[in-house]
Amino acid sequence: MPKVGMEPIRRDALVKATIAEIGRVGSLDVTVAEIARSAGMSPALAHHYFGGKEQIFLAAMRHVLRALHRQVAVRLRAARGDNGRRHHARLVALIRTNFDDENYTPAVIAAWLNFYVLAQTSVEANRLLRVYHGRLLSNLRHDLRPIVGGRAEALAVRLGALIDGVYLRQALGDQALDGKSASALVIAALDAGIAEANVRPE
Amino acid sequence: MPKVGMEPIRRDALVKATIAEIGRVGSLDVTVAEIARSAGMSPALAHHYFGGKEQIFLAAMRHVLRALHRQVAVRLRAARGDNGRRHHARLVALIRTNFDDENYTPAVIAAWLNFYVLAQTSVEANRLLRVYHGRLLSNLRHDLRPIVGGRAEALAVRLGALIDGVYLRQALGDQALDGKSASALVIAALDAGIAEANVRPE
Amino acid sequence: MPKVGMEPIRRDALVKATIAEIGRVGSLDVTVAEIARSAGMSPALAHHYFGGKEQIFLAAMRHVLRALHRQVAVRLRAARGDNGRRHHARLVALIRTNFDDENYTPAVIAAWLNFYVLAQTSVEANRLLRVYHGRLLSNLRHDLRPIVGGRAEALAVRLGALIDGVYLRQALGDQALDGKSASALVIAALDAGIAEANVRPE
Amino acid sequence: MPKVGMEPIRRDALVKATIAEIGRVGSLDVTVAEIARSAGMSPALAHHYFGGKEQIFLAAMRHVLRALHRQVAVRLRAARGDNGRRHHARLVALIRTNFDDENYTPAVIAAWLNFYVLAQTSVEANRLLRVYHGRLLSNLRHDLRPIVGGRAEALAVRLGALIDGVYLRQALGDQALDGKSASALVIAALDAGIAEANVRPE
DNA sequence: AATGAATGAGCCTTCATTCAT
DNA sequence: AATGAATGAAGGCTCATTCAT
Repeated sequence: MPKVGMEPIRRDALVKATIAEIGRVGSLDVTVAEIARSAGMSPALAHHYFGGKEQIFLAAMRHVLRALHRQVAVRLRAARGDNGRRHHARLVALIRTNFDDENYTPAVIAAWLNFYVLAQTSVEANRLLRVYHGRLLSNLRHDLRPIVGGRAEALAVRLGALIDGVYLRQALGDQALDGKSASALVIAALDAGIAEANVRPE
Repeated sequence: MPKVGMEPIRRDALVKATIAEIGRVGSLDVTVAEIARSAGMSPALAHHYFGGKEQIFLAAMRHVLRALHRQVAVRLRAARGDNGRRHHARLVALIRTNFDDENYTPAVIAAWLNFYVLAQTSVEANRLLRVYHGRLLSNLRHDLRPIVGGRAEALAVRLGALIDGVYLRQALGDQALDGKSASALVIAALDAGIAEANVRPE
Repeated sequence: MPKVGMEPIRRDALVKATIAEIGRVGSLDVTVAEIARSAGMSPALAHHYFGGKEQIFLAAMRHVLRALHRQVAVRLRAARGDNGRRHHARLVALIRTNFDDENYTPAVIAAWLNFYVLAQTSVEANRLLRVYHGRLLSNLRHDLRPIVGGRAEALAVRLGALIDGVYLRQALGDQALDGKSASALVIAALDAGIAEANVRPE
Repeated sequence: MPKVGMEPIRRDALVKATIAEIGRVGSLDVTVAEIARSAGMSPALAHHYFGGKEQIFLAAMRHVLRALHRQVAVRLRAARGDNGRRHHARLVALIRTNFDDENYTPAVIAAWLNFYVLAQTSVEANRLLRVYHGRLLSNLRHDLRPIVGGRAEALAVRLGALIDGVYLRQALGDQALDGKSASALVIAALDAGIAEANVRPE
């Protein structure tokens, strides 16, 4: 029962199915046929809309990255804090967003891991991940500077790497490190960095 | 000209070729033929020695893990430090080993990343990575306890995740973060954790 | 904005686009979608009008054959010549028509070649080409007989094959053999045949 | 029952099967699977030995061209003729070789036609056909010059095109023009060209 | 000990064709 | 009149794996 205006619906379904399937099998060795079936359509249609397997993967990456970006923007805007605590509140909000229920899903985590692998091969995937990293660092730096001054850069890099490290660890799926604990872990590192800066000023 | 006693030599060549090839293409999509050719033998022989592709991968993982383990042991034993600084010296040695010239190679980094992917599928790979994590945490914990007491566990987890995060970041290959900077980054986090513990005791 | 009476226009556009596309890619491996797009409509509409891909090809063949046929008729009627030279003039006109600017185009030449291929598969295409051959031979024979008598048949076959051979050679696209040279080549063969007949009568 | 030294045997079988299959279906739309099956092996093996479909086609072309080339060489060397008739005898031998039982087969004729189509797409196929044409013209020219002098070039081109034209005509498969008649047709054109040269010297 | 030979299985991709609107 | 939507079928190609030698 073909209808008009299906394209955005189909594309969206495919993107979501892609993330789900990558999460399910844990690697990029997902067939287009599986993705398409999971999205309720034929493989041919998937190709028709995206042009190829890598395009589908890239669209899935963009979806995840865009979603995270949007949520971060919303949360940052909503972050409140008395006096000088506002920057700290924004940092906490930023960290928590990375580990909230929407982004810190098994499927999304597995997808992340595989996007890193894809970035070894695909220049576009590489570019996308770098954009993500750039944004993350920029956000961290922006709110760290008023708090720790010249140590902002180093601390931003440390926290950025830590976030990814926690994701990576979660990809192993062993220990139960839920979103709350994960963000607590990173926030603790944030506070340690701030505390140290106060103790030993530059 | 087939010779006797070639097995260990062949196996070793295959393992090294596997790491090199995974590093070269940046994914597990390496053909057995490529690995075998790179190791100077026929695909059939590679099969004969390892029994299958996954076995080859697992052998490569074990090789990387074992090498790291050995070096850590050596370095820890060699670590010296006056008085209470001995534990700190051991921690620094542990961290530096993870980022020395032998382990922090592009090929090895790429292999690591892909071992995480493999661990999503292969139970044995998963087990191996957990063993690695366990050892790392255990090592960290052991030398952190005398320094930060009850905060050892949390700090160990934090540093462990940070190490992986730095590796992951390096897999993107963008910014020049050499081994020295990488270990400095993690050591800074270590010191921040210690400093915080001293400022705000439990 | 669908209009009435579009059918003949659409069909014509498709036929011309077919010839152009076959010429462009040099084979029958042209997709219906390409032809339709080149003709400014959807593949579905192309199908609607012709019923299938082979029908489109056949229509293109008929178009080329009919065009050639018409032009030959016109030129033959226009051919003048004093006394016994009239038949010779008609033969020359016939040959020249095959190599004039309208028929001796890269696209048409490539199409011709591929029509021969199509004729290996499609009975209708085969029939069409035979009709063309029949007409060509008949035309040649008709004006050769008054000149070379009993040798007309053999000479007609020879000239007919030669014309096709020149087309085939041109399909390779290498040497610059323009229409003028091509017809000169065939006319020279015609004159040679006539000269021989005069020298050694049957 | 795998054996050693199969490669040349397999390659040869594939080449022959390719020609046969192209002849059978009358176009290049032959699947590698069909060719392989017809040659008694799996499609994978065909790919293994040739690397791809086009390579298989090109190998088939080379085979046909090489075979023709060899036979021509042999026949030319064997051609005898009293006095000035030797060149004529060589020309006749050359023409006859093109239409003997080995080269003027339905399958080979169909293959020829399709090689022309392939030459529209594949540079290598194009090159091969040009080499063939170059040799044919060169051979014709060489033995025509002593007979018709300055008219050798034009006559060579004419005869070359005529040979191809006869092949093309035969590809239609209609009229029964056996090898003997075909070569007689071309030889008649040769003689006509010679006769004309004698009647009207340059 | 070592390998050339061989294949089954599977995947990405293309495309003619159909259909509801 | 016209098209976007959709797919079944098929083809080229790859590759891990097996086997006889």
